[in-house]
Amino acid sequence: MSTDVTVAQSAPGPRTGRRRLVKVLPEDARRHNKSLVLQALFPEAELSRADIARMTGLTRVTVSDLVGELAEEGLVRELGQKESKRPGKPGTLLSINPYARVLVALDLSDSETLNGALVDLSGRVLSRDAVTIGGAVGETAVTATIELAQKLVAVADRPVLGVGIGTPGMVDADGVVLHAPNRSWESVPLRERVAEALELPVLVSNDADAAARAEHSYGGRAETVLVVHVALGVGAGLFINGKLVHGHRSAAGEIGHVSIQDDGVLCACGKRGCLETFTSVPALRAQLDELTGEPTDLSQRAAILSGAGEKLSRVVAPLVAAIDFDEIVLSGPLDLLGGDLVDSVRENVRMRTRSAFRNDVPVRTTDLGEDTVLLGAAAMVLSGQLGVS
Amino acid sequence: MSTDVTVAQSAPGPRTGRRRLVKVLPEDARRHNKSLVLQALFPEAELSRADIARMTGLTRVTVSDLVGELAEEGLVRELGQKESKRPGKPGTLLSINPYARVLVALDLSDSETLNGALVDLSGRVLSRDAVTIGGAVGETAVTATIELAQKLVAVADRPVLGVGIGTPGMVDADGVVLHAPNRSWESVPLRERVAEALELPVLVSNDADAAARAEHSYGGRAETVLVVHVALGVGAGLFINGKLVHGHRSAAGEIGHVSIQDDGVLCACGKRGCLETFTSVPALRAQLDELTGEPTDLSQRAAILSGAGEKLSRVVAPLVAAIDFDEIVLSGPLDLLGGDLVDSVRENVRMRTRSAFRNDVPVRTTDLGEDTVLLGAAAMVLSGQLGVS
DNA sequence: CATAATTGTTCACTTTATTAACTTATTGTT
DNA sequence: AACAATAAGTTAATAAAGTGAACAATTATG
Repeated sequence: MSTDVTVAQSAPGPRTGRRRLVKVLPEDARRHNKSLVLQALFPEAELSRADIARMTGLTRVTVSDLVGELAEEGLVRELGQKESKRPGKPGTLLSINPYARVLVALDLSDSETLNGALVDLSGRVLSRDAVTIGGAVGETAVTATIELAQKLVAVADRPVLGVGIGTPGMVDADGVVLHAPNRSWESVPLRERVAEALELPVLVSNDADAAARAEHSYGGRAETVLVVHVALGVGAGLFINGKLVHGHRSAAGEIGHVSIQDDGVLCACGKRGCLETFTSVPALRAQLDELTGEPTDLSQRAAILSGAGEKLSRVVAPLVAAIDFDEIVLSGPLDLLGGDLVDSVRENVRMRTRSAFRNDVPVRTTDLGEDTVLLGAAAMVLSGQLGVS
Repeated sequence: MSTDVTVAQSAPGPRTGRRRLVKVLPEDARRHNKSLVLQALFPEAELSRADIARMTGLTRVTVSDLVGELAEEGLVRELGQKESKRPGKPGTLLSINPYARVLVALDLSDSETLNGALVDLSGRVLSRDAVTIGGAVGETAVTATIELAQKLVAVADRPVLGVGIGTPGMVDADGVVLHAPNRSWESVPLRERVAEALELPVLVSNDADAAARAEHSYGGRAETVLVVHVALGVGAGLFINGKLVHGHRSAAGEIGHVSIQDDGVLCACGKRGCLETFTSVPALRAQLDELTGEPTDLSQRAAILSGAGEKLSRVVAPLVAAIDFDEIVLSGPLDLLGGDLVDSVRENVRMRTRSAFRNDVPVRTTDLGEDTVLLGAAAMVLSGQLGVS
């Protein structure tokens, strides 16, 4: 049996013909085990050292040692004694100290406004900030991003663990935005730029990927989840076995331009009947704006949203069959996605994939409101810097 | 940056609400590094200890130590001196000794015949065997499988590393065949049964998954690949970032019963227009058998195969967009899949997903002939026992 | 022929986790 | 109240893993 293990290491090089061979040192094993202690405590748990030892399989001695280090760093604190009805010395309860560090999280997915927040280790938003860029693109958008991050860092009254950024566009493993049309970004080394300006660890990923990570860390905590992020376009983030899927050329999740109707309307990409021409926010608003508000229009509205859901399900159903997700989550404006649309997706996916030997996959809208991408950006930092997810 | 690392460990428990926390010991790190040496040598490479040290980042001292152990186990052998034009002591060339062990590989995907082979460490088939079961199902099929494995073990003139089995049906992580209709298997603990009978390590997976693994290990060696296995049904195996995707309930890859045409013919599963009603081997043969062989029928044949490819692409295109595979491979009877069918899949996937910012994904038929599943079964053993892939 | 370069090994050392034993603290029983 | 049983957390000795420094062996080059 082999088990996946995440070990923080130096940045990987390019993938050439030969597969990369990455050594593991005892010190990497220790970093992993230290993360394990944090992971055990992460879901607001209060556990004793002995509890953690049982959960991880490490000995009490080792756990004590690891907890000692984490306590010195301020990340873990003792809460007091565990009251119990059983004989034996009562354990000392431990928990993560959510105020030990803050994270800077940026959501760049809106076209007009860049949103940012200071977030504590438990995912609570401590303060918010935003800059209006009014459609600014290119270098201007980069400096606006840096300034927003700097303002948030200035507000922090605690050590900043790092900066997480969720941005539209394709992002590679080194945090380079390969292609983001609404920002006119082509191969912009966003991670490097922000890291140089702030002298902090910076992590960048696609906004849909961030949304997926948020669901994995703060939402249903599913290990294998598909998040469909409906905004200007339609993007997907895939978490499979607890890991984000980047794809061969960092283009995973780009489902907005799958053609699902050969005689559909012409899309900006040059193809016909792309998913985005049916189910993106602009496409939906345009259709709904034509309605007047009369009684008959109510069922018209339902028909439009159901139709969009049906179109989305043509893309989602094959994914469900092929990957067997724990759940499917829709994120974006809930006034559009909730109700008829999500119901239609659920029903149509069920119709296309139902089987006597597999339960229907749950399909729901996000519970994280408008902060999905922001929380995902925060979770990136937690995962990257502390190995917690 | 975090890097995936495979570490052999004891069998995982059930996935309950809480995530599993798996410790890593220095000894696991060593097992991993030892596998790294084998991985470096696996693609028929002849390398010196110093070469391996450079490739892995381990020191020459450590590599020497690991090579020493592997040599003692007979897995690695010295070939002689490396001739070079540069100054310095010439290195001692090492290679894997493909004859150090044999593997037993079984392909149970045919309905009439169970096929098996002895395979060496380089994937060469040393001898074959088969049993005709004539549609036998249930316990009879299990004992036939065990007998075939035993016959092959009896022929082996070297230590047997393990037994790999590719079988139709859904298979869970413990090698239990949850559901295989053509064998009438429901929750059959195939791995356990064979392991008890042979007292050898046994690894079981779905036939499409095995095919995917074969492409990953012996075919294009892509890290992220979709293999569509067309046989009695249509199944898919997904390798993502070098790891097989099992899915939430071991049902990943079950794409045969995605409905792609609402008014299609009724499928055995109860839905209409399932992919299998168009593109499985029986469905294709049935359509082709109606042709007489006259000139007009030649273009009819092309139309039938192209149509089947177009249907398949409706399922594959969303997967390509969502996961950004290195390549797509079709496996199964090449007289059906080659030519018009694969061309149609390639073209239709391209039509539905093409983008200015992503190259078209290569779509091809397997190079591994009829042995895809067999070689995948062998690769499972290599991966599971030696950490080589 | 001397020098530089390269391979592979030996040795002393650091890091990591383990087992065994011990201290401390609590419950339950006589 | 005394004592046994149980459990948590710590201390100390030990085993395993990889490293750097130094060295011997071997080759090309000027």
